[in-house]
Amino acid sequence: MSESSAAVRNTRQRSAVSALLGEMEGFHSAQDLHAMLRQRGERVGLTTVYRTLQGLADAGEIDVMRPPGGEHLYRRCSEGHHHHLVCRACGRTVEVAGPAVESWADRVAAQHGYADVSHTLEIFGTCPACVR
Amino acid sequence: MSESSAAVRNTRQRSAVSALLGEMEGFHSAQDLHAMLRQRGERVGLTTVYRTLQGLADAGEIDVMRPPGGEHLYRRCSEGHHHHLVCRACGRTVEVAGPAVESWADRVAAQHGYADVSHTLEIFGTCPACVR
DNA sequence: CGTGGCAACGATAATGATTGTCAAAAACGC
DNA sequence: GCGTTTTTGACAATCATTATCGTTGCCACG
Repeated sequence: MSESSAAVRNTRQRSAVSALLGEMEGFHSAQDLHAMLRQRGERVGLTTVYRTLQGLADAGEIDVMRPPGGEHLYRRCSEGHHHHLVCRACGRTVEVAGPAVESWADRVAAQHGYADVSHTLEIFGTCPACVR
Repeated sequence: MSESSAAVRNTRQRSAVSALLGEMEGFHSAQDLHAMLRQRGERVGLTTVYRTLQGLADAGEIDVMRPPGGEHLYRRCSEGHHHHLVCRACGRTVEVAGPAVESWADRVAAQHGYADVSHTLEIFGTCPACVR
């Protein structure tokens, strides 16, 4: 039990989940992803999918969204901090960056003496295709 | 059967929930509120608490927050649209208004052709008292 | 004041996503 | 290769929320 704590091992399952996320567009639930892996013939347990997704989320490699409705949705996103504009009807998602919002949030929090600030922001709407 | 569709009836339970929310500070889960009503001797079913809270939320009279962790939290808030700055440690909450954010969200959504726009924003941090 | 329709209530069961458990399997360092 | 340690994965447990459905109480009208 040295202090090396390498910890993260490279397993087939982890690669499979990561690879799948790399190909997917849009958000998908853990159970969705699990079903897709199964269809591909990958042998992965649901528990492992959840664990892997949590790990990736902690590492900042994927984004998590909690839409009203209960399921957590995961997506591989561009690296930096950003937010999402999601269509209520079809789920089409656009990544949006809002530096002004970031700084506003930090400023507001600082004014109230809050430290170690983070925030979540989701925008919902109906996309052009679904409006008609 | 006129077109009035009054619909909303004035019941003891609805008043109790609304009154309780009026006295409470901060956010509370549906189950919390239900337990409190029970302690007071009010005879209210858990189902009704959920229904009432949803109704109030739809009517815009209370705010709903979905913190990471699963429970929905409800709170009576000031009327207009606003957001919350929440302490991770003690839960202390500050209401913040950000007109700039609202217009930014609308603008971004409009740029992408999205209609009927809404958004959710929560800011998390550690409040001054908990920093020490 | 009495009555009937209809929405609200509420106990219980159902749902369904997520998390915990723990023995067995696989991966990494040597 | 070998041992150790992490990881896996099937299953059960948890737990908030939602659906169900017979009963109750509100409200309006006669």
